[in-house]
Amino acid sequence: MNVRTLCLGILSFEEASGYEIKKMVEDGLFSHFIDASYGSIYPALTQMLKEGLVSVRAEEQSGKPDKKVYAITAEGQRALNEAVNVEPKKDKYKSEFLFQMLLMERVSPRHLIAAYDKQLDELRAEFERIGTCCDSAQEHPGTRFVNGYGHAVLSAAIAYMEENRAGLAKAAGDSGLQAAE
Amino acid sequence: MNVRTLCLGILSFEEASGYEIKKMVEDGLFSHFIDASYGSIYPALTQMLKEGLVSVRAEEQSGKPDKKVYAITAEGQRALNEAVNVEPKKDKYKSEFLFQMLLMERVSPRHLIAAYDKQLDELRAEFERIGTCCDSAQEHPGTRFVNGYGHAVLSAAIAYMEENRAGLAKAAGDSGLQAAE
DNA sequence: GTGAACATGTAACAAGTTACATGATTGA
DNA sequence: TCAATCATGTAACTTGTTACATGTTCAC
Repeated sequence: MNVRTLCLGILSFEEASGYEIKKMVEDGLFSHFIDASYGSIYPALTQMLKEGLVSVRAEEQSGKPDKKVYAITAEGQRALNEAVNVEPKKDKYKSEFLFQMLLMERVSPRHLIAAYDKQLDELRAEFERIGTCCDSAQEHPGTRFVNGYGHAVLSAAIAYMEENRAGLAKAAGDSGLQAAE
Repeated sequence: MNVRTLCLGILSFEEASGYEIKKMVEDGLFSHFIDASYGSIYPALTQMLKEGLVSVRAEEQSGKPDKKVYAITAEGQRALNEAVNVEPKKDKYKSEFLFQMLLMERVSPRHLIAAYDKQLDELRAEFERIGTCCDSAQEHPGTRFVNGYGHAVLSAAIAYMEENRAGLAKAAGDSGLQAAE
């Protein structure tokens, strides 16, 4: 799936500017299984506008710069339906954190514990993010399913990380004797 | 993290050929949080050989083509230690499946259920993969931690998917009336 | 007056994937 | 003999990121 389809999908929920789309993939509903930067979102919107998949409307804002609000068109709806009615590619999960944990003997206790706590913080932040948007979308089945999935997976990850926090500090202390600082 | 570091990390466990490294990231210990193709592994090994981070040895095999077995050198060990003693980047999880679920009203029941069952199969396969390599590496703390993490997260995902399988079939049937087939 | 958030956009660059190219051996 | 697995490698291509470029308004 590409950034184009992602933008169409977001716009099918509500109209938004490029900036707002970025915010949504960063810390909204979509954040935990999707990614996109300004450098890919803006060109995608411009291109889709040319192709008639989205429309724009300039919106003046008091106290803020103007924004271009994009909306999905009928043709965009068709394109989105087509893009979504395919066999999805396999999930991809990349974790430098787990790679570091795998090689923990090589990591200094300081780095290891910092990485561990940072990871836990991120998982908790993501978990809370889901909690906050969950209520407002209770009735929408897609949102409910995805939030429930995230909730299940994240709470399992957090629980595991919390259970093993103490043991890690010990292991880090032990292996730290050989690790490069 | 790049493919170079990934290869060094794998070679720090045991020597291997490019082909074997690919197998490991495909369905070994590393498969669930890492990715790499031949097109990136082979060039990385060649380059690191030039730089002295790995060494090669040609191994003749009866009944199979010869292979080039790579091993990490002392300099490679240093490079790996350095690469691993940094703040890890945030995890990245990309899921077309969850994107499809989010937009489930647009997906035909046929596609939706196929995608769902495929996802469940993949999660189960990954879960079993962990189970099989778990025993042999019981004592290694890094392996144990990572396997435990995968175990916790995957069983939560599988449980959630199984719980919601029946409800989905119903929802798919309902929304299928409007969805494009 | 300075940093943060809001807002849009481009171009160079990085990184890795896909497809191509080749070839041995085994088992059905 | 044909598909599958083992085995290595390259080059074109995709895709998206990072960094750059610019400008507003608000709050401290």
